[in-house]
Amino acid sequence: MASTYDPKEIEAKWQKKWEESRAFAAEDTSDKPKQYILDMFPYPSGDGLHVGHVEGYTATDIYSRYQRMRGFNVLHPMGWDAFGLPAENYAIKTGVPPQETTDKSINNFRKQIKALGLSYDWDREVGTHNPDYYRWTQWLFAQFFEKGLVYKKKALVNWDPVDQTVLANEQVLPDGTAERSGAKVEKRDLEQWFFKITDYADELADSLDKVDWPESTKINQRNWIGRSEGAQIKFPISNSQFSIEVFTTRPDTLFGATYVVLAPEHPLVTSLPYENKAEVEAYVQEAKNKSDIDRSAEGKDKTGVELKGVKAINPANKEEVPVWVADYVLGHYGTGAIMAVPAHDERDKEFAQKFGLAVREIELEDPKEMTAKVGGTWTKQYRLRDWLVSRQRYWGAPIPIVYDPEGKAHAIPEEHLPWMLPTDVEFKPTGTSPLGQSKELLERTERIFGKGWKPEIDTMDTFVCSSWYFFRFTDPRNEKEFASKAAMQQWLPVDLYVGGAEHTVLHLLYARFFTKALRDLGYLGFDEPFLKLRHQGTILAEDSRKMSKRWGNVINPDDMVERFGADAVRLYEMFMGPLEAMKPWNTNNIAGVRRFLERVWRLETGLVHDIPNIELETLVHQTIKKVGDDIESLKMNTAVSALMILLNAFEKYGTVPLYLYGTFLQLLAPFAPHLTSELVEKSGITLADWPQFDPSKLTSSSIKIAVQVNGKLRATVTLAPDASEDEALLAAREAVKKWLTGAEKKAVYIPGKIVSLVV
RNA sequence: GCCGGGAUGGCGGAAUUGGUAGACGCAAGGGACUCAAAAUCCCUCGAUCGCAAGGUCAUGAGAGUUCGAUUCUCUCUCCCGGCACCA
Repeated sequence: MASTYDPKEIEAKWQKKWEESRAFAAEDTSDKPKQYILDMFPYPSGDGLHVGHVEGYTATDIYSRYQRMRGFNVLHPMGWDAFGLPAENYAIKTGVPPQETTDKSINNFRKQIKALGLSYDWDREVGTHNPDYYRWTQWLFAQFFEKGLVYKKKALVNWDPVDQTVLANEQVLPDGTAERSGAKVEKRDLEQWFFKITDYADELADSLDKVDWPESTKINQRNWIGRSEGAQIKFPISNSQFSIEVFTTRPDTLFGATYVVLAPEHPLVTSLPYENKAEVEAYVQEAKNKSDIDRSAEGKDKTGVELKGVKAINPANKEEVPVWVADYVLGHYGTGAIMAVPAHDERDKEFAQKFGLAVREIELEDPKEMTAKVGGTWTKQYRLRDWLVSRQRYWGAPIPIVYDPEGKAHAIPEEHLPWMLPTDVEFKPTGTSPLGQSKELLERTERIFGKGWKPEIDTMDTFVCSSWYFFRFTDPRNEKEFASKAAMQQWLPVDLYVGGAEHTVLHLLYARFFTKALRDLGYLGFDEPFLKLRHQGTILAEDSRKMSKRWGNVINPDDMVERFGADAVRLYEMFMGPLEAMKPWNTNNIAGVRRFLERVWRLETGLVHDIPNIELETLVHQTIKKVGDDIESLKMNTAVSALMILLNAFEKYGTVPLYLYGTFLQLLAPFAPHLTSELVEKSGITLADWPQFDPSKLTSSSIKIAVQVNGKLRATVTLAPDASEDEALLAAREAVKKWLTGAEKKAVYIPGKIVSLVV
């Protein structure tokens, strides 16, 4: 082949062909077995695609192309998680409406993704900001509302003073700053909409056992749900009808409970008959002004106040113990009250030492027996709290609720959906939703529902939109349902899901909640949406720091495609290392895989009349097995390496027989689809499905065996793979004669691997 | 503090899960081709001793189990992720 490898030309050519032939359209009716292979859909940011996106998308693309070659009917869709703050913040700065910015970014993303030759079914593209999508987000909200899975309550919530909105607990970092804006989160008492995710806490923790996910991701989710088992035990108050119910995981230490502590928020703090009212009220007020983070940041310096004149009775030994209020006890966990066992709990011990309370060493009891003896109940508690979904921002799906003149909330009936996001608003945040300024929204509400009716003006957390998009991909143009039962039956659950590990507790937990809730509403017949999950690791800059505009070390995938071609970029990102690992970018290495592709392009092929080269044939069969196994376990780095080894062998051999060449192109096709398509066309070979290996051709006629003497490698011998122990030992002893200085004490032969002699 | 996961040449990484450590690639050095350069091709490439054959050491540190340990066990150091006054 005299022509030079010109990726620009051949990539454009094949991308056009694929697009025109709708080469990757999933078949809704097919006899073939299905595979639903999904990427976490991106937020279409103005910065464009990131090399990290490319890594995950290439991995699933290789997997998808491989499964198609194996005869599967593959659903591999792409869409846009398009609502969100960056576009809105940009609108505040520039006045350009978010719709415009978002669509522009989407067009850019789509173009970038297509330039990589990723095999998505573009007929199924969805964007969460489109009315024909958010109509169903709203419909689902309304369904949940009717079934009691959505409720409104006044609560102390996280307020982001920069983005001017409330946030879910999951969006606040451990240091008390907002995940998105970095602002220090404040507490506000506001009336907000919540999804009752806690109804599913137990199942969300338990059914993780059913899925093939990274163990660490499962553990992180279980930690977030934070189930703990223990007892609820009543401590009656002396001379009164009251009793304090505590939650403890250690009922075995009940004899050591020397005082009881109520959280400042506990209802009994206002009703118990204690003497120091003023002092207690002042303390409670002070605690209320602190955020959870302040309460824990102050750490071990514990504060509290005793309820004077009130005593609780330890039900185990009938002892009267003091009752305190202290903010180290949290109102929203357990019963908001604890029995303090200073001898067995560090926190109680510090508190007892500070305030001079009794510390008593005791013998432990059996926890369940003790619980039963004192009439307690064995229960479970969760750290997980309900999911706050209201946002006081513009660029999101409007919450489909209207209020009647009495202020009662009603779900907007289906015939009025989509409940359109109004456009007659200013984007500047004022602490209440921009939708509140819309005349059109108010008029629309009164026109449809009547005078005095008012619209809800908050929008939904964007995580609501992304909690069900994988359902929509199965039936994206359905105007009657969020997806038909038949389509969901055909495609779901998702067989492989790939995305960043940063979504461990947010998106993945919410999507699982939606799945379980919709199952219980009768729409689905399965429990878990994502059967197999893998994460792609962060790609660092060439200087091993995080890529950031601030450091000026961001690698733009477009530049790389321009310089090296899409096939080289794809192959390089796969060759970098394990998918899940954090690894630095290296532009020299991408030049290396480009060299590999050039060598493939130049490979000499022809009809070879010699008898087949057995060694080469063996290597081809080994490579078929290796590449297939590696793709299935997403070890693309070692698959690429195996292909390189095969190419090296081909070059050494000389003119490559066409039948072996065709197999090689098939193996390379999922990784470098443009180059291989072009070479297949040029060479005039016809390719069938994914090649099969012949198990009888996997081992060569002779193998090298290591020989150790006293644990040290001394020689290698060449043997038949099925050599007997006697043959092997004979050959080994001969090879290491000079090391066998005394009587042989032991001989070990592991066929195919090693001979170990001890003297 | 608790729970996960890591640490292998100058660099990215490989090692069939206890069986020849460093595959594959990058970088580097030497050579061929060329007037020259690029591209391409060939050779070397963990450290150390040796002219060589070959020896010795070596997978974060230290111990242990084993004929044999990057892999298993224990202790420690550092890095990454999650949780953290959740009773």
